[in-house]
Amino acid sequence: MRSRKRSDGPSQTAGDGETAEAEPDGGRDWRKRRTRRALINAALALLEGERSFSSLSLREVARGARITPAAFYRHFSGMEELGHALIEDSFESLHEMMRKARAGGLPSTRMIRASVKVFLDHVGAHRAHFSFIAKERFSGSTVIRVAIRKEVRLWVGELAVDLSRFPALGKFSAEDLQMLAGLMVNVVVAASELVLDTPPKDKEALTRIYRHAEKQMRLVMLGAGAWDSSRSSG
Amino acid sequence: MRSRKRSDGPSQTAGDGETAEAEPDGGRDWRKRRTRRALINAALALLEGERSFSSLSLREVARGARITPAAFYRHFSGMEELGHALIEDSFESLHEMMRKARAGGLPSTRMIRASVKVFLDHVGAHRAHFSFIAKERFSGSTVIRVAIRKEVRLWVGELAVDLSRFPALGKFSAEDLQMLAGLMVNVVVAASELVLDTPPKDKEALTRIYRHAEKQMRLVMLGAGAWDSSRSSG
DNA sequence: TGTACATCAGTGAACGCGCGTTCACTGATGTAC
DNA sequence: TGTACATCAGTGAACGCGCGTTCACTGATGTAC
Repeated sequence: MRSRKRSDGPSQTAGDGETAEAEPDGGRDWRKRRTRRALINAALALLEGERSFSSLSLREVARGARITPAAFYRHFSGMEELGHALIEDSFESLHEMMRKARAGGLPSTRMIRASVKVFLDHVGAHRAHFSFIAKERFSGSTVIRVAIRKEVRLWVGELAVDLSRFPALGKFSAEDLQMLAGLMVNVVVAASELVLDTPPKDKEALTRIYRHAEKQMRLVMLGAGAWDSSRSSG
Repeated sequence: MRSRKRSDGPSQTAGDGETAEAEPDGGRDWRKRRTRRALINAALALLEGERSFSSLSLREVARGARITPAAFYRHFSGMEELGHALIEDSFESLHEMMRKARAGGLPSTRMIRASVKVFLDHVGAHRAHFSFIAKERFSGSTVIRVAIRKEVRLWVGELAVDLSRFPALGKFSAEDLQMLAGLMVNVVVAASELVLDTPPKDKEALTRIYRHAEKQMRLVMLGAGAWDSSRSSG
């Protein structure tokens, strides 16, 4: 790449998508961030198949990013640090989706289908990220599992807050809202895992998974409607 | 005919000295089966921690069973075949539990607590087996994932049949019974995964997990009570 | 402005190590007579 | 019954390979003056 010198000073760009170069500098900083991205993307690409993170080798990832193994260490202290970067990258995608979904309005009975679709579409559109999360959720090293669990708990908590604003759920105690949110997250997580195991082209199978999850969600909502927190402690 | 030994667990290594006496044979066949067991147990022992199956080496498993790497091939053609043996071994444990649970009676509202407890106690008592299943369910090689998925589908199917005999669920279509069974399995599977990440001594945390799962199950049952299959296709 | 020096992302060779697999072998167990 | 031979689970050495990590290095980019 030729360097396009723009003396805007040292660029301090924070946002970066996969191809974002709204402010390409061509400088040393920019090149470094670019290689870091290449490493993360190389790892995600390797993980999109049936490989698990713990089975990836440092050399393999470096190869995928077209740098020598030694250069890997200019970006991460080792594979574990790369793992953390992958978690961050993956959940950023999830948070973004949550933000969008929340902007669309609170879940209600008639919104179940739409919510399930939004979420599962997002999973299908970010297979590598969610495939990584699904695999490492139980298989990863302790630190990685703990990091994922923390993010999931945060997510459940956010959903519980959203639900609390929903008048029909006024009967729910704070604890029971967490329980309900956990159940709803279970439903979409289980469906996500099926989505990840279905080829994107198999629309029919995907539709079946969507409908299944939607039904489960609706049944859960029916249960929530009949729930009475004051009786739930026995 | 299976020889029933008291301590069937994976903590056992192939130490000799006190061999069980009269019942077994001591012959070549018996010794071979014994070493095969030692290999399976060694693998399960290694998997009980945070290791995943794909990260195990053949030499490591052989070492755990106190045989040379070359002798491994007298029992399995390679690690993948050992993986299948592990699946068989793990689900045998699950089927046994299902048989016992079914003998206890069909699930009913008042039986929710007992059912959840029976299942989660079983998981806690067979950590190595269920830890293996939980990890490989999404992380394993395709053949192993497919084998696990098949077993889970069977399990959901069995549960659906059990549920169909339950008068209060007369309103359910066959498809919706599968959906409900899937949801119930989701609840206990999610809880199992929490159980596996909790030290067995932390009774308080375990109780919290049990109560949480029980509540979710009860909410699902409430939803089932209000469900109407004839309206569910829209 | 140009020059001299500093920084540092990436290189390529080297190392010791554990891996999967093969091979000829050993010696206890099993069997035919 | 004893003897001679067959079977085969397990041994131990050997192989080539990819691994993680280290090291001195290169050369483009950045900066001080």
